[in-house]
Amino acid sequence: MTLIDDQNNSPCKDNCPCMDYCPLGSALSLIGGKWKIPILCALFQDGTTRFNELKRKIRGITNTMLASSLKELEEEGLISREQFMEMPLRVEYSLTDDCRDLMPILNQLAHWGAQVHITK
Amino acid sequence: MTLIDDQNNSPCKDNCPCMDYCPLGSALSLIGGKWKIPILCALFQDGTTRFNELKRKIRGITNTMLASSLKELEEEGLISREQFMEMPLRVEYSLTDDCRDLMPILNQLAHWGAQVHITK
DNA sequence: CAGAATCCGATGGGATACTG
DNA sequence: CAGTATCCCATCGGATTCTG
Repeated sequence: MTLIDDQNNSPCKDNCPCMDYCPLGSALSLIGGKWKIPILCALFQDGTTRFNELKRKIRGITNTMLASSLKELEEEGLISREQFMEMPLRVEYSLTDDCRDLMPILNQLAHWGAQVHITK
Repeated sequence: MTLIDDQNNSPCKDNCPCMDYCPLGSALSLIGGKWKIPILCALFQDGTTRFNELKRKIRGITNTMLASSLKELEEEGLISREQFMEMPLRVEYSLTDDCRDLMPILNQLAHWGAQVHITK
């Protein structure tokens, strides 16, 4: 496993670029794809949310993509799914604690993105 | 433009998920793709580096992908390219200041990635 | 309501060969 | 040495339809 270097603040260390296991690459892959960030942002801002409510809020997303993205995020441990045995069916999604730890970092990334954007 | 919310530490704000301009999405797109992180890590750790030297260090990358990734990174303002009119040709790549600002954030992301990895 | 199934086009990335 | 040009394939994402 490629360790993280706190000495020089490099994302990885030693034999980086990431020849075996790269924690940075794996972290980025968790939030990759077209719709995961919008989903996480929606859940972070509004808290627990139902499927169709998410679909309304995230403009342009289809059933297929919302369902598959939610399933991936759940498998990755970033969101949790709770299903209520009612009729009509109700399913609620929310962020996990792991994902809540991630949000401040993404916020810094957003700040950086806004910064480099205006300087060009 | 979607502003950044420092109050609740959300990556974006208001009408997020990111309907018009999303600084987080744009930041992530800058470092997306298969080879950009390895390239940035290599340049961060070893400093100014030549084309073929990068190719040797980043195992598995092809001429095509290295060249296109470097070109994109340069257009995005993350690396700078300096060409020396010698024979044989010499071209050196290095990180820009903008990109150096990014590395500590990526380091946090790597830490987070390592953390969630071991807890599962 | 909350999805799954299917199909299909676009994009990303690799292999190989060539060039100033 | 530092790339380009071509071709090819796999994966991603969208549209549509269907279901417990």
